[in-house]
Parts: sequence; C-alpha cells; structure tokens
Amino acid sequence: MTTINDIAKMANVSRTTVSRVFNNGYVSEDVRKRIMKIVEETGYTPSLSAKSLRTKKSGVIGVILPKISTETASRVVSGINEVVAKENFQILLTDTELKKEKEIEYIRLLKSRHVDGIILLATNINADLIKAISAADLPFISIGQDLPGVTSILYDDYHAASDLTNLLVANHHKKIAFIGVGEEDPSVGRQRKMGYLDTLAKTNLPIREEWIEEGDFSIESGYECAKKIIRNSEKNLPTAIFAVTDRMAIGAMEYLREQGYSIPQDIAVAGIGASTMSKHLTPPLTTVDYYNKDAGKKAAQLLLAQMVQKKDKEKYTQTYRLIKRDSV
Amino acid sequence: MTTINDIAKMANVSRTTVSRVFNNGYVSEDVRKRIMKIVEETGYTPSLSAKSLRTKKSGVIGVILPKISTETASRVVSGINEVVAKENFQILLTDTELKKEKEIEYIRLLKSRHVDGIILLATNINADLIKAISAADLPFISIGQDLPGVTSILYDDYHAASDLTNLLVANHHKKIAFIGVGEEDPSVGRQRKMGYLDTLAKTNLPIREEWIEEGDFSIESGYECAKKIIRNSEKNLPTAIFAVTDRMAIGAMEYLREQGYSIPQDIAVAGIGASTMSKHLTPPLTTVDYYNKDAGKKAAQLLLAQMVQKKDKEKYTQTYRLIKRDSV
DNA sequence: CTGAAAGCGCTTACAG
DNA sequence: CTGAAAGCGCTTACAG
Repeated sequence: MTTINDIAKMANVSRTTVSRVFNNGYVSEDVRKRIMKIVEETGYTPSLSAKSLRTKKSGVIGVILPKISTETASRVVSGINEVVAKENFQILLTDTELKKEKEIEYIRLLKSRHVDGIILLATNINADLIKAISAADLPFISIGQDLPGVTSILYDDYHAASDLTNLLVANHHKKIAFIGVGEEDPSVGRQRKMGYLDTLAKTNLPIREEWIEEGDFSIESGYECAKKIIRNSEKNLPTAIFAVTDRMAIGAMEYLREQGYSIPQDIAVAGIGASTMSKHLTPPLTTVDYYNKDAGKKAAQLLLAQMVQKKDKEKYTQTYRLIKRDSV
Repeated sequence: MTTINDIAKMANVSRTTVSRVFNNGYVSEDVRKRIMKIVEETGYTPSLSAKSLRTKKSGVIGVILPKISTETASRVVSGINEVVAKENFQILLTDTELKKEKEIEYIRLLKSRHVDGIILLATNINADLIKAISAADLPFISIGQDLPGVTSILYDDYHAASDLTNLLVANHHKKIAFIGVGEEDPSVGRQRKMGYLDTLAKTNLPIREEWIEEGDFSIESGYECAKKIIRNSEKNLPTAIFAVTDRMAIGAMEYLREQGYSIPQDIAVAGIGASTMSKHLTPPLTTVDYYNKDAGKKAAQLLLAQMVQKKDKEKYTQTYRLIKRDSV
C-alpha cells in the first residue's frame, strides 16, 4: 500500500505538501502537477482510517433498518444514498431483524465506527432507545416514528388512514373491516387504527370487534386476518377491508378470491404503501403513496445540515397521496 | 469522547493493559474487572478508526450494487448481511446507478476505506474492471457474472433459460417470442438468450426476428417489447412470450391484457427471478427462482474464507428452480 | 508557498 | 501478568 510518505519522497516534497494538494491548501502549480502525476501513476488514495482518526470525520453515515429486504426500506435507502453520495458520503448498513435491542447495539457500534450521523427507520419508541440516541451525541434522524427529542420525518398515518376510510365511505361502504398491527408500533399500529376508528365514529358507522384483526405485516398474516374476519362475521359480512399495509391487503385479497368473493363487487380492499405490486394486482389495489424515497432524501438532507451545524430538533410530516384503483 | 487513555488513567493501569482486556491478552482477574467496570460506567467503546489504522482491518465489507431498490439486490444484501453480521462485520453500501465507471470508482474508494473485502453484483465484464479488481488486491467476490480471475457466484442462466423454453415447448407451444436485454450483460443478455435460441434450434422450432425484442429490465420496457412483438407479427402471432426478467414479463402481461388477449389461453408468459410479485399476479407468473439470498450468503462465506486465507479463484454455480404457475 | 513537529487512539513486539 | 515505546497514515497549527 502506498502512503503519503511514499508520494512525498517520490515527489521530493514534505508530506505536508502532499496532504495540501488533497485538501485545497496553497500549493504552487508545478509542485501540484508533479505530485498529481505520481499519485496517478501509483494509484494512491489516502487512507480514510488515518484521515478519520485525525479529523474525527469519516464520510460515512450509518443507517439502521428493521429489515433490509423490504420495499419500503430499499426505497428509503435509495433516497438517502442519492443525496449523500453526491456529497461523497457512503452508507454503513445495519439490519436489526426487527429486534429492538439491536437498534441500541447498532447505535453504539456506529458511534464507535465514527460515523458522521445516523438515520434510523424506527419501528417503536422506548426509553432505552431515546437514551442511547442522546448518549451517542451524533446528528440523528428518525424516520417513521415521532421520537421525543429527535428530529423525525413522519408519515401522516392518522390522516392517511382517515382519508382512506373516508374514500371507502364515499364509495357507499358502511361496513368496513380493518387489518392492523400491534400497538408497539405507534405509527402503523396506533395512528392508522385511530384514523380508521375516528372516521367511523364521525360518520356514525358501526365499529364491530369481529371486523378488526391484527396481523404482523406479512402477506400470510393478511390472509389469516381476512379469514378470521369472514368466518367471525358470516351473518354480517363487511363490504370492505382496510389493511394498514399493502402486503396484508394482498394476503386478504388472496383469501377473498379463494373463497369466491369478487373484488370490489362483493368486498372492496385497500392498503397503504403503494408497493410496486399494488399496481399490478388484479384488480389493482387502492392504496396510499408515502413517497418513501423522498422521505429518505429529506432525512439525508436534514442529517447533512445537522452535521454542518447543530439544530434544534424538528418534526417533519411527509405528504402522502391517495391512489384510487379498481379494488374499491 | 472517552479514549483508551482515559480508561487507563481511571483504572490506574497502562493503556496496554486496557487494550489487552479487549483483545484477549493475559490480564489478571481483578484488573480486568476493575477495567470493565469503568468501561461500563463510561460507555467506552474503542475507536474503530484507530484500531483499523493500526491493524489494517476494518471489520467492514464493501458491497457494490447496480441499483439499491431492486428486489434481487435487496435479497442478496440480506443474505450477505445475515452471514457477515454474525461475525461482527458491517456492510458499506455503494450504488452505481448502473454506470460502469462507478464500479471502478467504488472499488478504489472502498479500498481506501480499508474494507476487508468486496462483493460486487456484476452487470458487465470489461478489462478496466478486471484491472481495478486485481489492483485492489483485496478478497473479492463477484455475483452474477463470470469475471476472469475473480471468484464468482454464477446463476445458471443458460440452463435456466433452456429449461424454461423447454417447459413452454412441453406445453405445446411452437411459436415462442423472447424479450431480452442488451448483450453488454453477458449473463442476462447473452446466456439467457443462448438458452432460448439453442432450445428452439434443438427442437426444430422457428426462430423469427419479429418475435425477439430487447428491453432494459423495466416493467415499461416489457410492455413496449410485447407491443412491438404483437404489432410486428400480426399475421403470425406467437403463442408464448418468454421474458428474461419478471418485471419485463409483468409489463408484457399488462400489454396483452389491455389488448384483450387472455393469458395463458391466447398467449402464455414466463419470466425469471421469482419476484414476490410473480406469485400474486393474475394469473400467477411462471418463473425461475435463483435463490438470490443464498447467493448472497454463499458470497459472504467465500469472502470471509478468503479473508482468513487467500484461495485460488473459483467459480460456483447456484442451483435454480423452475416454478410453474398458471401463466403457462 | 513550504516544512518540521505534534498528535489523533489504538496495538504489538519487547522487556521485565 | 504488566508497562514503555514505537508506529499505523494522516492533518493542522505554527513558523518561516
């Protein structure tokens, strides 16, 4: 491995001067040329560990994901990457496999790797997490959950769910079932459910326990929830099912189709997420686009801004867009 | 930021001793305990940049992706992560956005970041790339292309394509159209096409130019290719379309459906990739599962092995599995 | 415009 | 079992 000392020797200058040509210091034109020539011949690139040790900056930002192979995650990462790559930052990727202890573990790890900042796709809120974040004392952005004291990019779960429910109501549905997830996830589990519940209450529509089930984000759980809903309410079937994620909506559609119900004539279905799949289902799924990639971009921009200058913690709410398709 | 010197001072030992408790050297039980107590109180974690500068190992492996938000890529990354995370490695992620110069740029960058190894999801083969890889002189694995002199994990594109074509033939199709991609991509562009062509030749089936189109991996391009095929062969329509990726197959299905053809009665469709979507389309798409996640795992294992001990370059061919569904 | 020197936070022979 | 010293490859005041 060739180092700055090698280059300095070959160019007959001090390593200070070599360093300066890489850090826009004053260097005379001919010396600069002489050095650059040697740099190119040798293929020298400065050791970023040494640089990072010295400058306390690594040019790396840490990203903590609940699960890598998920469309939402990959969209967000793609958005993050798009903006940070332009500033010559790289992403250090980390996957909690949905275990919340790992979020904390990775925050520490990322810190010891001297990342310049962290973006967390949050799935829950707990005191230890908040503590770990503030202990890290690093530019930090959370996406998807409103973490106290942390700059957060939020999806407008409550209103998205209300709007979707209202859309169902506007399409003359009066019996609307719901497939949600656990409330450990305040955004997806709680806010979306509240949006559904409040809308029904406001429009004086019935809220029935047999129409409400809880899945775990998977397609299979959507299938199972739909099955339970249908079986538990045979005498009084809902005419629409609102699932809080596209994947669960797809599972539900699958079950309904198997049972010979036609969508949307017998039962309408709607989801959230605007997955690529949603568009290509038969019928195409009504859903909500959360602009995940933009959320990633925004997060990256805020992070970069925080790295330059500490800011007060802020909360940003992403816009969303209802996509009405033939499943409703 | 607390350093090893702070801990040493607080524990009244030399920093050598502190270092030893983290690197399993001999340290007496009480000293070790004394140190660990302080470590926990202060939340000290060793600076990985300093460690990396000193040891020339970073605990980071670089991954170069053609595009982050792609199902194949995220599956592979998930497989890689699963095995390297167990060994306490992290992934430094890099996205070429399909520009091949960036592959080379990132190899250099990753090298200067002192990654311990690199995994490249390769999309093309060229001399500069090979040169950059050998110049990096790092454990290196390529996935998806057979790079000369580089340990590679290969998909069995030729046989997968032959098998799929044969499946179509076995289902009494004699006029089989093809949607491929450019031959700059030897695996997807060339091998898959050869598998198709050779099978037709062997079974004495017609190969017609109007039935062969070239897309760019996108759903839209699949749509456009199907349109061209249908328009250019109105008098002699194919009874099946084989697209080399699921996404292009989906685009093709879309066009066919729009035009009122029913699948598979009028025209059958098959793809490659076993995307999640393929299963949930109507009708479900016949495709090939390449076990991308396993490919990622395998790549990671080989990389880890190479880091321990330099090995001869080897070639591994992944198994695949035909998934026959109702689109055929 | 250029260089000598100090120092970032670690690990690793070497010596005891 | 423990410590003093050297050194990994950089950057950055400081001085000229």
